[in-house]
Amino acid sequence: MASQEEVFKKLVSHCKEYGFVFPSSEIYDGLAAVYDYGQNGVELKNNIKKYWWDSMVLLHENIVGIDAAIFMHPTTWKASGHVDAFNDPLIDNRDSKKRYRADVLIEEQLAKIEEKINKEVEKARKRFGDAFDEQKFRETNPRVLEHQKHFDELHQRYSDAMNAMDLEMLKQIIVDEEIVCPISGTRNWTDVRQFNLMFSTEMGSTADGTTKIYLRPETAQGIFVNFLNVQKTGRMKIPFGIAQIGKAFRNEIVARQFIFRMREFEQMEMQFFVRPGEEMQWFQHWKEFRLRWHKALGLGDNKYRYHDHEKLAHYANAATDIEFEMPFGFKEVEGIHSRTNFDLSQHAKFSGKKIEYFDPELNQSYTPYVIETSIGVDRMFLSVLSAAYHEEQLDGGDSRVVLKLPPVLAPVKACVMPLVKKDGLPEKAREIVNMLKFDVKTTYDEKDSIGKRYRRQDAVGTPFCITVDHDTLNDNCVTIRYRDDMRQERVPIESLHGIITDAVDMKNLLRKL
RNA sequence: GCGGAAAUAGCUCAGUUGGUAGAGCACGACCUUGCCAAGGUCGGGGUCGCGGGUUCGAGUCCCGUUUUCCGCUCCA
Repeated sequence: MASQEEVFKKLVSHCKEYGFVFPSSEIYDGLAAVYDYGQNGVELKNNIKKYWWDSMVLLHENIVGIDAAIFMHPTTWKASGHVDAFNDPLIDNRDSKKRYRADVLIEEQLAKIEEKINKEVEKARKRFGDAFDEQKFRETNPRVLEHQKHFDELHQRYSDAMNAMDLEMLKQIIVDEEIVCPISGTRNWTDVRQFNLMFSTEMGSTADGTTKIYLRPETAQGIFVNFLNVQKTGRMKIPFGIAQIGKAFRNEIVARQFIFRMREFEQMEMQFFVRPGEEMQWFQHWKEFRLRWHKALGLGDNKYRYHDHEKLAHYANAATDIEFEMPFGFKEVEGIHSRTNFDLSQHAKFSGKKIEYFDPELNQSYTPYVIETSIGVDRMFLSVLSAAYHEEQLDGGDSRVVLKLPPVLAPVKACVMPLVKKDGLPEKAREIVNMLKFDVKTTYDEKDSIGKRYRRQDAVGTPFCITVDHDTLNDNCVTIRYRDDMRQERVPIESLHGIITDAVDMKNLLRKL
């Protein structure tokens, strides 16, 4: 594991050194958990997004895309449950330095009281045997009654406190109940504090006319609120999907591990609307399709696994993650969720609008069920890079760092180099660049020895290097050098375009799906 | 947010008991070589994360702060 952490650190350095990822506003010491993509990073990221978009929107006639705004009406987040769920009351124990959710601590206390009651009941059941009347016992036994009274009072206070989000009252309950930290066993608690995981800002310029609005914590809601717009104007028939790529924002308490968890991140989401009752088969379908999409990149089938959720979010009736083996372990890259009709129903309820679909085949209206596929662009970026990063020992004691990126994703596809920068070789090389540049990102390099230039291209993952030598001027052939095995081949200049565009053609990847 | 560690050139780092900064690589120009990096000459680049304090003098000692890493915690 130690060496894996080393690899991760090297990867982070490599990202900065070769223009993939920079810390945000670095000249001002950076901004925690915010990163910028550099000249190579943005190309790689765009290629990932294109692969996703094409595989979803281009390949499926029943999936269309949208681009919703980041700002949304504040009620959106009440309907979605984010206002409640993203406002956890937290409390720290000063001795163990552990942080807990205050509501969870109190709920555990409630569970303990219930357990005490159940114990009394079971004891009595054993004692009285068949003659035992549980109902009567519960209503008359003084110890049970006492516990029950305690439970009811606590439950009432707890509900009141949560409804009003009264942090002081929550703290007081924890104090009154003498709840101890499970680790330290002490009651040395901090105050209860609230961490709002949604970023907020104000819309409107006058002091009294402003509205508090949030930066979206997920892109999905932009799709749900546009369900009817897209369905009606696109004449979409269920089952159909709406896809979107966009930024989302979460004020994570702790955001770490480089671009794996950032405060500003990008999602690629597709919400697939289906008939109620058919959601599980579509869940299965998208689960399989999405894994196939990942594996088609050829980063290594053994680097992926499913992780089925046992504890489901409030809106879901099935959920699985596709995890990728990062340098710091298997981590979630994509989630596939069966979201039921929760979101559309909630928006119908909060907006007062009828959000339903009339199914001509069934001759009835219903609120569609939703299967969501949601992948983090930045996490995908990190998984591609960490799989591609190789440090190789070469014959003769040399070593090289090479990014074995799938050619279709590589930021630069080809680099053309004159063997020497004289005798008309640079001019010939420029001609080749000008020939290729309309179809693939092509660079030119004439500085330093040829070997050194190859290594530079290896470091950014350029799959093809093309070298112009003196013979080229006579025979119109060049040396093409392949990144992964460093093999060299003499080919006619006119064949270059075909060789390279074929190797980096998105179509060839999409056909595997 | 808590605890621990760290922050010196683009990168990796050195910097003695406090005496106003170095190396290698990288970068630029020129020369040389010419198919798998690290030849030669010259050059650019750092107010040592930031702000205070102690001192005649702080990269070095003290306090605060920011950022990063590790461990908790959180994670739709």
